[in-house]
Amino acid sequence: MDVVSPELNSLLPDEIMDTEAIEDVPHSQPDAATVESEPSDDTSVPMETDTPVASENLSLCSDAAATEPAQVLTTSVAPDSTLSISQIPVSISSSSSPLLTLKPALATSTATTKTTDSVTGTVSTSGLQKLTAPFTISPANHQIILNKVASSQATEAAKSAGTPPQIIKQEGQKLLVTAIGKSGQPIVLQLPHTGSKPGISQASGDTKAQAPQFKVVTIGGRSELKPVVGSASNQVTTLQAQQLKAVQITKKTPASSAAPIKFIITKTVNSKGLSPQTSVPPVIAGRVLTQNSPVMPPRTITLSEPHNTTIQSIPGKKIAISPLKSPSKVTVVSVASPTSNTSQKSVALPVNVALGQQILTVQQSTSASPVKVATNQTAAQNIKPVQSVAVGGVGGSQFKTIIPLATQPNVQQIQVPGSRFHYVRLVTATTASSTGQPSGPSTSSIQTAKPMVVSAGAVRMSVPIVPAQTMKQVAPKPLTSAAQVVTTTQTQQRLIMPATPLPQIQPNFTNLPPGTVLAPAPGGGNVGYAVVPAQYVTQLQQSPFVTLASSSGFPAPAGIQTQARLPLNGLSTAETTSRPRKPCNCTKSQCLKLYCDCFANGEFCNNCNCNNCFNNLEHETERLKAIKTCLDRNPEAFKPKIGKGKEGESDRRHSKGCNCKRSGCLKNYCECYEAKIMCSSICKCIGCKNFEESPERKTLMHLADAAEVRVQQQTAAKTKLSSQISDLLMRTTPVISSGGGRLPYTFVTKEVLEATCECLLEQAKKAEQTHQPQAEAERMILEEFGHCLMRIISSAGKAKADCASINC
DNA sequence: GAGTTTGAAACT
DNA sequence: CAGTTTCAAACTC
Repeated sequence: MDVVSPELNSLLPDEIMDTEAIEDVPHSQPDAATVESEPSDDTSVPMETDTPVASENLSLCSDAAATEPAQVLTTSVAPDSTLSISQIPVSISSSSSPLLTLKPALATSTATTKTTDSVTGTVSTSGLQKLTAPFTISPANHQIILNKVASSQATEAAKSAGTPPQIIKQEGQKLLVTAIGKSGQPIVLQLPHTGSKPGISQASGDTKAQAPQFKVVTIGGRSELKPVVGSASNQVTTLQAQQLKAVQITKKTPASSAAPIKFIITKTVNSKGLSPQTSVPPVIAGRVLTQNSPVMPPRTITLSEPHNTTIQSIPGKKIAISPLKSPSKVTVVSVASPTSNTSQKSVALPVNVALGQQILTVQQSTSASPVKVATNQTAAQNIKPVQSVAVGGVGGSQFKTIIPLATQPNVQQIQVPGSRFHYVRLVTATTASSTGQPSGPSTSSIQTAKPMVVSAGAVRMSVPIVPAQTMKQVAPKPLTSAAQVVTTTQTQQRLIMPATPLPQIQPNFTNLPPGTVLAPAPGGGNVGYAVVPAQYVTQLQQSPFVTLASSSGFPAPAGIQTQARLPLNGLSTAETTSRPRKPCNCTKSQCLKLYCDCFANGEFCNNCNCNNCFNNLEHETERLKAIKTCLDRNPEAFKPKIGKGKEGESDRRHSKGCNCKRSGCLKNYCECYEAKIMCSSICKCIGCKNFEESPERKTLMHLADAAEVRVQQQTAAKTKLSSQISDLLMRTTPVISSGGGRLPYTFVTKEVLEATCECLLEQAKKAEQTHQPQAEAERMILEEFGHCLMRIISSAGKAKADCASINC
């Protein structure tokens, strides 16, 4: 699971995740491929980082793409497919502070893709306004052309915000994607002139038309930073108060011929004009990193990989995303360097990434931007193969996301049960969000929460991420540390239910499951809502944290942090997490009714035994309808049934009360009993025995306690026995080689046995020859046997001593 | 594991 | 709101 911490989000410039004008965001973007050119004064739309992901995208999972996922970002593209924007969710956000944002799921087929295929789509560039630009991906020449439609509107927002207008010349900006695939030809992402015609995918040849500024996108692990970067920086020098942001997707260099991919996007961005005091010390995972001075010397982010070490000396902001090649891990490293307005600085991030890990590195040089480093890793998650088909049309492929985050971004981890992907969604939300966890200390200054207007379609990024089985996080360390373990602290946990373009459906937000967060539908442009059940984050967090270790023996993190968990149904987060929910077995309800515990708890089905399950992101529409239906029927439907009583936590009681008739409320049929609470006056049960003084209940409790004690004892006994057995094996097994702990019986070899028998026979013969009585003969034989045993034992002891001496 | 029981949810 | 049906979990064998 790949998650970008809120701190990381905060690091990212506002232009990416600006959510101020969410309300004004029109929800009309049915066709992502359609290029939109909005008026320059339209500042309503924050960055659109998420391209619409229609369900049709499932078809995109071509064999070629699945087997050899394109490494550009996260979306696999069929070799011969022409993709719409929804299919190639690459978003470039350029606004008042032109931040180049790559949609998490940009994909190009690699080995098997046809070289002649090109993919067209739109790239939305937005700061305070949403701008979309068509782009063309041409695998043949490995060029991605981004046509920026409107670039100057962003300045309006900056002006309104009191920030200096953006001077960036976005015309002709190019994104150079270098070293993609085998050919090594750069992919050029071009932001054409403002006047250029939007909406039409341009041929790759157009990329050379203008290039006042370059955005360098390097794909391929082996690729080196192109000179273009230098030119880009040079270009930046002419732009005052601009910051250079680079998005780098680094792919671990495979030993095979598979094309290593690095994706480096460098873009000049205006400094937001934030006051210096707003700068936040470097933070990793919500922790404040040591910051020497407000003005730090230029630093370099270094991402060390087993075979490829990329040193980013490019000043500015950089986002490095590891290639998709890595099967199961995604690492997100966000680095931001606190800098003054006048200087562009980069932060060295000596983070070594273990083999197979993917790294997303975000470096910011914005003076106002807090410096943060966050790293997340995720491993593949076990998911039903059947359900693994294509969320977002990329079944079998892996998603990655570069998550550009606004000043008040919220990263939402979305676990898609039944899907191989994890989603990360960025939604804006108010700081008053009940479910939001307090951000790290360093991020407080940037917690300029803006009221989230759900209906407006908050900025969101939905990124199916590498199949994550375990989410790994490492503890933050100062940037100066040679060996760094960075931990992403999930400061805000939000849950997003599968969103669907159903603007007409607006569930009762106040009654959504705890921790629920609404967000725009993933593919619906600005329509629909993404409602994430509270469990979602918890499910993600249940995954063990993994150390981000370098290939060069990067030390494991000594301290592993666990993320805060959302309370569920009145139970503490620890309870909910320590006791995984049982998988449901729904057969007819499609897991879209409250019969289904998963659905009722606001969870996606995960590892369940249900049939025809719709409780997943693949059926967002149905699920959202079902949620609405349930809320219409009972606004309290998703509220915890077991709430705290007025007197306090000890007085937990069922919100509705049970209605038992036969169970006496002493079986798990009774919801009160199941919740281990007494029935109350609001219960309508008959023959209730679930009250404090009930002898039956006491008996049951005693029995239950006794049973529990027995279970514990048995468990302890088993553990002890197992330990003893293993200990015994440990003692005896290695002895053979060393002889140190060899037991005497091991010396009773065949030869020894034969010799012993001969001795005994000899003794028997001797007794017979001397005509000893039988009793005496037996005595003699037994005596001889004793002697033999003594010799064996003596020999064993001697051998042991000898061996010990030899070892010494 | 199959069948039964149970009560909440859904439906009328 | 009450009665009935549906449903999935709990339970029993």
